[in-house]
Amino acid sequence: MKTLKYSRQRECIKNCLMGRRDHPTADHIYLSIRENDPNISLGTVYRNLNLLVELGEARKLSFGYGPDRFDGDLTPHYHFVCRECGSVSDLPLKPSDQLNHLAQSCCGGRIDSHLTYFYGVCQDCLKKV
Amino acid sequence: MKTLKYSRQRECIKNCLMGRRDHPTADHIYLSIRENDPNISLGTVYRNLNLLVELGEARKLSFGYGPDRFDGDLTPHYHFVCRECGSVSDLPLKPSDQLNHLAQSCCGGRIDSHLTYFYGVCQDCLKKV
DNA sequence: TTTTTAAATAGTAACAATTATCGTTTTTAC
DNA sequence: GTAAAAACGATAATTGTTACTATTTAAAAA
Repeated sequence: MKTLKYSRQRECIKNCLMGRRDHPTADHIYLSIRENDPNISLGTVYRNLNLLVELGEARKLSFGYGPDRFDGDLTPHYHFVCRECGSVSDLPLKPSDQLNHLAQSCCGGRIDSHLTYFYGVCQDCLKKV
Repeated sequence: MKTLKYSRQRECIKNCLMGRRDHPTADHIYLSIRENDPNISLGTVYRNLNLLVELGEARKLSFGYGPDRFDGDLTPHYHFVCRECGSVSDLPLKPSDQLNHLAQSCCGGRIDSHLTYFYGVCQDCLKKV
């Protein structure tokens, strides 16, 4: 089996992700890390972000457009996506297990999670219009 | 302003989408239509599917992997995604406006919709394992 | 320590999904 | 019918992401 080995780059990627609340894309993280480590490769960023997601140390967020985003905050919460500027922010709402059960009751298979994105216009963009 | 003109292809694409309940990808629709109209172009399918979504006559579904899927059923409902086979099915659950209001109350911006995907293992895949 | 191993890397090529371009065809208004 | 513009098919380009490969690095064994 494959055993994990320490890597300075992975450490750095994880720290970068944990240190921000803006749900960065792989490229955001790549650019940020490159300021101190100009030789890091975008492939390394993708590889490690996906690894962190597999290990359950990060979450991946996908919307219908643009690149995937990553979230280092593991506490269960929902997300809000601004249709104007594309920003993604956290909503301090606890995802309800009850909703899973409700869905379970009208679905032949087994449901174990759900993912909800709220869409609208963020505070900043409301001001602009 | 741009006025819409009739197109046989768009009609066909819309009919194809409305006629199925499996949330097809652009390529699924392309392949299906090509049986009767071998000259249709994949670009035309993409262009018209996106147009239909813009016009509010179809919905686009995006998950973290694989191509986007389309849904011609406009009645509000949720979706269930099987993590084993990737199939997408409808859940006869009415999305609650209340959830939008709840989210609204803890968000600076304006929320007008939400999108929920349930994840799990479908009936067919449960049998196989 | 050195040696050995396997994991991880950087750099780059390849890939999948989608969009843009462009010359031609089709729709529709006059 | 004629003309304007919308839509087409074919294909090139773009975007986001993954795969490949030779090299470097971490950690276990000698």
